[in-house]
Amino acid sequence: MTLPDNSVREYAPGILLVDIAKSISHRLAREALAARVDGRLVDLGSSLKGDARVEFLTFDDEEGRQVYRHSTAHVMAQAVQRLFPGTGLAIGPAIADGFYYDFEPKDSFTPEDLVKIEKEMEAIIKANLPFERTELSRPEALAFFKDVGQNYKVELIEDLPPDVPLSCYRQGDFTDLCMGPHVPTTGRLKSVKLMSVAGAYWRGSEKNKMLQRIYGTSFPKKSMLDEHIFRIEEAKRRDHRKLGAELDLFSIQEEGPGFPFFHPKGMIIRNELEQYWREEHKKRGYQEIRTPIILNRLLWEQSGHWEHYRENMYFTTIDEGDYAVKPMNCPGGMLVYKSRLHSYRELPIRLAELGLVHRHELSGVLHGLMRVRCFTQDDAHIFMLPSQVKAEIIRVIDLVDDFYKVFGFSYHVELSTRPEKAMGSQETWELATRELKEALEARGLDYKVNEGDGAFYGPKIDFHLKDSIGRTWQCGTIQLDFQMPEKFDLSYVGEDGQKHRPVMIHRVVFGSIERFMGILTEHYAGAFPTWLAPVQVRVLPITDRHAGYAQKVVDRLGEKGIRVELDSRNEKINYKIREAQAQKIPYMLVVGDKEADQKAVAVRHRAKGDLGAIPLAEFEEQLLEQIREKDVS
RNA sequence: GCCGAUGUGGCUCAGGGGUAGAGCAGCUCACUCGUAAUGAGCAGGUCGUCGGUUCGAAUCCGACCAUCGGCUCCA
Repeated sequence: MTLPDNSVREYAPGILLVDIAKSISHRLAREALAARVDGRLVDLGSSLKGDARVEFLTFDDEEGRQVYRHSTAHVMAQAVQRLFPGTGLAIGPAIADGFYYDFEPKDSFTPEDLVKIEKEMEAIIKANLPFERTELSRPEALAFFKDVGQNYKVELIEDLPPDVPLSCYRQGDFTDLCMGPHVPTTGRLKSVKLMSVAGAYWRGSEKNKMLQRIYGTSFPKKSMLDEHIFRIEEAKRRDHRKLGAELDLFSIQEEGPGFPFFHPKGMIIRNELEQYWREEHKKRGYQEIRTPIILNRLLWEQSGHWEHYRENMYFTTIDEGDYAVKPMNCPGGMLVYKSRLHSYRELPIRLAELGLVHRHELSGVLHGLMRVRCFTQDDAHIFMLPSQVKAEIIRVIDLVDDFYKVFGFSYHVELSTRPEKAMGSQETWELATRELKEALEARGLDYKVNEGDGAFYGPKIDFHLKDSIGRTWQCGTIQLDFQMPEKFDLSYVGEDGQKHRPVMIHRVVFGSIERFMGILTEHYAGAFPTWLAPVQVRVLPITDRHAGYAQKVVDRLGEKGIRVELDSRNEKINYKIREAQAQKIPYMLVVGDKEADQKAVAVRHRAKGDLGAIPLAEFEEQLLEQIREKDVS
């Protein structure tokens, strides 16, 4: 057999993989969970028949982790069967950070049940039961699962192609349909934690019965589990809904579920973002427009939204006419383009719009600013000659790149291609997809392809940014749209004096300002960089005696456009600092006798702590520079 | 929309068939203080909404609303 490092070892035919692992090293024997033999994942208990490339998988390998978690899911199913006999079993795969199993219990699981199940799992792990694989024929498998009354398993088997070999895994008193592989024994599982119960539709379709899904995770070391739990806590600590309330940025009230209210401090961040956005777009040849929120039903019929998007739209009646509240900005943009004749000399025309759209989202999906029923897209529709497409896409990619860098995000790109039910000809799609690819390649960007994930009207490039705790969010997108120019009969007058159809792209950079603010809040854990911070400086006089000088400092900084506050309350300096820190204000200026005498300020930075006293003029200069540069530190 | 959980002063939470409690925040007063909580006092709630059971409901029951965790969908 050949190992990944290309070293070759000889064994008697039929040797078990476990024994090979043992012969290589104790450590490998202890850590190996499964193996890959000639590209196929197998149990360590399987034997080697002839020459093969063998790779042992541990928890450090993605597949190794999946085997580990998947085995844990089986143990959970076994525990559930023991405690709640007769519970239906659906599926139980490994997922990114753990695993789940979908059950059909007689009664819903309670949090207390989870504790019991976890206990039972520990007992199963302690018993160190071997996972035993058996291969069986389709009729045998059907007979077995019918016999034990596991109808979901029967359904799964019936849906499998008839020629695939079926396998089951048994540990102790529990057998489950499974491709495998699994860890050798239940004792290999160490730290297990059940996280939550939730409803989940059988096969993910809301038309099907809702099952009970238990989420859990497992690690080979307690310390790794603790670290995982700590990461979850960290995400909670950064939750923009919690920070949004604490920092008084926004609120969502019962009177408007999914319709956020922006408070003064939230508006400062929002306006800073929009101001930056406007500057950058102006520099890059965009013109800003604003289109109405309510438009006649006929427009939505023309655009196809009436047909394709109606269930997400809000409607109203004006003078007995039917109107809709816009869920997208494009139709409005089309009308602006069409409002007069265009020459090929004008193209590309870049019409940008910070457009407020409303969408009826299901009540159960609303989530702070991340998932709302009205939001502002930083939209733009670019109308071009076919020959301009590639260069224009590169310009948009550059724009997105510049934006994300300012916030300290790294990102990756995905290209989505033609979906099953798409409009337009195969050739147009191929051409468009090629243009997007060429633009990405010209720009030297790596990208992942999502086959069939494009919009029905065209392929798209999506930007997935990565926040400071490693989560990814889809924000920017560039979509080539062949439908709208067609449906709205857009045209420009070409060199030949004839009418031609322009090409259109639709793009956003932030995506939604609301969601982007939510992401920023979590990314920075509420400590916004100075240029965005609602309050940039708070001046803290030590005693009443220093209030006069403190006020002068506030006035002077305020005149320079710095957002500055005075905390003249009759409190100790420690108390004032504590509050300013809690509000994550970038700079606290402590002023007492010394500072007043020397026209200085004692600077405390929220993260760097006490930086000592410097002349006020010097502080002001440094601060303005930092704001101008949009310094993220 | 569906499954499950939750809903008590601005916030965090206790209590629980006999009519509501703490800490923090707020206000007032005293202290005049040098880098993360000075002390004292005061005020603040139709216990999510509506209905039912009961002599009596914040407490038990039901419906609805909202929130949280998921599913599905998505910027």
